[in-house]
Amino acid sequence: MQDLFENISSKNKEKLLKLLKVNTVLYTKNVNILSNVNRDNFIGIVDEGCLQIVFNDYNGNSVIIEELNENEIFGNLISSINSDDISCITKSNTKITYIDYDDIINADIVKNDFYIIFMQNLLKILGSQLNSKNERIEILTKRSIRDKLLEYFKILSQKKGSKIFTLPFTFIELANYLCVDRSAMTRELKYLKNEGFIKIDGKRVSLLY
Amino acid sequence: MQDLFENISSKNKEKLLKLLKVNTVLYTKNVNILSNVNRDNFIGIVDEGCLQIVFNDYNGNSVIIEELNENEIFGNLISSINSDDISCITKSNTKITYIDYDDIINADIVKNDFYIIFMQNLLKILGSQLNSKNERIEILTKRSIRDKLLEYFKILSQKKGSKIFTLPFTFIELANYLCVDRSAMTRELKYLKNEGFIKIDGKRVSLLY
DNA sequence: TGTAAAATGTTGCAAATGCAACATATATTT
DNA sequence: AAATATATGTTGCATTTGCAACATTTTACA
Repeated sequence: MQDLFENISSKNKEKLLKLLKVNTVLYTKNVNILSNVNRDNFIGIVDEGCLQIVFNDYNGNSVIIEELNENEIFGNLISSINSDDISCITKSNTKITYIDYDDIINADIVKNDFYIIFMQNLLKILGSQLNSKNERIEILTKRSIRDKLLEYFKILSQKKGSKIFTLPFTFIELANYLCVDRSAMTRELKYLKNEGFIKIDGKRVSLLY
Repeated sequence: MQDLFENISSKNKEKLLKLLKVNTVLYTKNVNILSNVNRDNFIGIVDEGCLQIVFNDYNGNSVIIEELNENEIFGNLISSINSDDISCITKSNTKITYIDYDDIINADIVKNDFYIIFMQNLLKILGSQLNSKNERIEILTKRSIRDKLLEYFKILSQKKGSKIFTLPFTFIELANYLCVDRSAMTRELKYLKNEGFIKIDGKRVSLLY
């Protein structure tokens, strides 16, 4: 994953952090950080840990919008999620750095020559964010549970570079990520196993094709 | 929609365009521009017209990944769509400007003071791209055809600021955008009409709630 | 370590959806 | 204006999926 401060010396990084007036917060596991997020024109960077952006449907379904790991960003500068019922849940001890958009385009900061590198890094991170959104869309465009599972497995397998990989989710979460009924998903996984397409041992999945 | 050259004087814009080595191409309607897109590390900007990014499924389903209008961008710098069977179809006479990523971070260009404004504009555009991806995801996470339709209508209605709006798609395209069967969608629209939720006249939709 | 809570697995059944095969309407082209 | 292509509307039927209600297993924690 891309680092926001790549190619910036630690000295300049310190200077930059000051100019950006960053605000770093440590959270414990299973905390809803929504209250800190509920403002506009900022980005949050997951420095350590894991954060899930979850939408709670009026039907009682919860949908995992995205799962953010180290160096991934979120926030309303970049992506305003316009729903009321979004929560951001830490999945482990998580360190998050907040930056206000106004501080990113501030006149003082612009004068430094490392600013350009910073902006280029930010650009790259946004690009990879767009990539993961596209992945998500590609999964959700599949019409059947089977195709959603296979598409998601394909992506995990490609990232790992192996036919064997570990699910980053519980099966409940996986169903919420794929937006399907959990029991129907379990059934479909059983069929995929019986038909010899996959092998599953706990969260460890092997593709047999 | 955000403009990539906002707050840059026309003189500087010309200079910038030269430094970026932009390449502007005019296409007629219903042209597949894929051949020009099939390379990495570039962005394309839709200056005029409309472009649809379409994925053709092995099931024979085609899925509208996104529809890009004036000032929207696409390309592999920013969002590598990893599938083989993507096509980019112009929906009208369309003017597209291509920029290579290498030219964006080129050492010469970086020296100009308008470069920062350019980068900030690019950042904003990427942000709004992320927004539309989020919208798309929010629609696709809905589990029923009805909820997908209503979510999409809600978004169109919000954008227009009115309960009455015009679909930018044919119904065939709408079904491909929502990733549902067209006839099943027509049926659901009929139910929504009968139950008094909506009124439809051609591509003109009114929300009655 | 024992107990409660959470996760996983299973199944019958109803509802939603996709599919196919049409009819009709509208748009485009010659 | 006729002919063709494209878009829209409809319906029966098979399949998939969601839902509910469980049993079983695993995990968390008091």
